[in-house]
Parts: sequence; C-alpha cells; structure tokens
Amino acid sequence: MQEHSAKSTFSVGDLARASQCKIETVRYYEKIGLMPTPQRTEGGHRLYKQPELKRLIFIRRSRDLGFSVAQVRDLLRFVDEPNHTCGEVKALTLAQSEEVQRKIDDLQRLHKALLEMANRCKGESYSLEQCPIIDALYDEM
Amino acid sequence: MQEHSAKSTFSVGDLARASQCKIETVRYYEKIGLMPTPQRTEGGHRLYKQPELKRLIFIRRSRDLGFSVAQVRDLLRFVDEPNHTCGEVKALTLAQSEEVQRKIDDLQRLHKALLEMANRCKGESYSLEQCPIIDALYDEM
DNA sequence: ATAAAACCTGTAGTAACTACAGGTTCAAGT
DNA sequence: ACTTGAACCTGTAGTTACTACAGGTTTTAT
Repeated sequence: MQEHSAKSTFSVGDLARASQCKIETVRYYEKIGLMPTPQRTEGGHRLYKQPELKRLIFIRRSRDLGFSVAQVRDLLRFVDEPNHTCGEVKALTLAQSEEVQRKIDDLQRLHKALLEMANRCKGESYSLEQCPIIDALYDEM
Repeated sequence: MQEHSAKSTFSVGDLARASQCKIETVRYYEKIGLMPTPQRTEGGHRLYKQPELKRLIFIRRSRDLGFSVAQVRDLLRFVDEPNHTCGEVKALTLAQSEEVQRKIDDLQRLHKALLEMANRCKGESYSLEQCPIIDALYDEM
C-alpha cells in the first residue's frame, strides 16, 4: 500500500470506484473503443495511469449529462485530435440542451395527462366498470 | 373492398396502422403475451376483431404515457380480471406521474448545466485548449 | 503459507422493439 | 382465370448501453 502520497497507477477497480461505474463497464468502454487498451501487470491485470482515469470520468460525466455513447465519441475526438474549435463543442452542447428541453416538454405533457386521469378517479370503492382511467385509455377511440 | 360500413375484421397491417406501431411490434406483443393469439385465415394470416384493436390501442397509449411493458401488463390484468377497484388503477397512475415528475426534475437540472456550460464558451475562434466545456468535464476533478 | 478479495475472459441476459431473409397468400386488375 | 404486386408469414439477428454470471487466475493481507 502506498502511503499518503497520491497513487500513480490504478487498477480497474480503482477506476470503477473513482468514476462510479462498474468494472464491467470500464471493460465495455475498452471493448467499444472509448477507453484505450491499458498496460497490464505481469499477471495480466489492467494497469491505468492518471490520464485514463480522467478520461473515464469525462466519459461518465458526459453520459450523465445525457450524451449518447456516439456523442461521447465525438466529444473525445475533439479531445484526441488537434484543430478543433471551442465553437464545435459548444454547438454539440447546445444541440444536446435542445433535445433535453424537448424531452422535458414531452414529459410535462405526459405528467399533466396522468394527473388529469388520476383526478377523475373518485375513490377506492368504484369498480372497474366505472374507472375513468381505463375508460380514457381503453374506450375513447 | 367493403363499402362505407365499418370493417368487422382487421389484418395485422390494419392494426398497425390504427395503433401507429409496426407490424413486427404487434407480433412482438403477441409473443410476450400482451396481445392474444388471434384467429387466422385459411392461409395463415392473422385476423383480428374490434376488441383486439381496442386492446392494442390501449397498449400503445399506455406505452406512450411512459408505462413499461410490465406496468401495461398490470393494467391489462385490471381489464382482464374482475374484482379490481378503480383505486388500484389510480394508485398505479399516481405512482407513474411521480416518476415522470422525477424525470422532469432531473432533466431540468441537466438542461441548466448544459446551458451554463455552453454560455461559458465565448466563440468560434477559441482553440480547444481554452474550451470551458471540455475543461469542465475533463479537468476539474 | 494461505485465504479472501480482486481480477481475468467470454458469453448471455436485459428492455422494447426493429430489421431482415426467404418464402407464402391475398386482392385487384385485366 | 390469371397474373402481379402488396401484404403477410416465420425465425433469427441486431440495436443501446450496459449488467450478470461462470469458471478460472492473480494479488494482497494476515
């Protein structure tokens, strides 16, 4: 065990812990080419350094922000290749935020519909023959 | 071709058109037991009547409202079995609406984060070395 | 030295469809 | 009646983004 100094190499488990994802997911990212093929120990265990750790955290954060794996791949291309502008990244981010706004709008309509349906239900005791939710979904066509 | 009278039997294609889903999806719903195994023509084509059409539309509407297939199965149990109360259906609907609200909240936070990141980007001309979005995701750890 | 934790590969499973290949049947027009 | 093209059939495989094993090896701590 290394003392109080920051570690300079990391196992796949370290990466998983630091990025809040499963070990299998790290390997999966390697398989689909988001993560590089790492060094190995003599026994064959994966061995990472700081840059790979940062890369994995970047991937996870982007995924959490709703970017698809394909979009993360695009973002990583910006990171990996030179000659990209900040404007390109901004465009991707804005497009993403518009899509999120569309999802929000859809869900708000849905939420309204669900509440309206629920409010038409008067109580526990009604039998299903008079259930307005079932009627709304099933009969009004 | 039947005249102006409403049709009394429907092909799988008719059902797909009426419910806005693909033919394959209808067959898929049959396979997983949401739709009943229908009658067949002599040649083996699926032949449906009004109740199956209504059932399929019910399924699609429920799915569009964000119910999972498992939840739709629950709802259909209410339809298929007697002795359920309207209150049970209402509870399922309210639970669903709460989940939708949680999704909305998450997406709104996400949307805010994306816009804030995009706004920090000053323009097209900056090189990636100063891109605040990449920095935010990649470097601040 | 040993035991347990962590790791390895490879495959299969998840949700909810969708797409295809390679064939058969139906309906409309002539 | 015949032909042709649309619609249908079955069955399998692909999609997205992981997750969960099984069955074995390596590392680490005591």
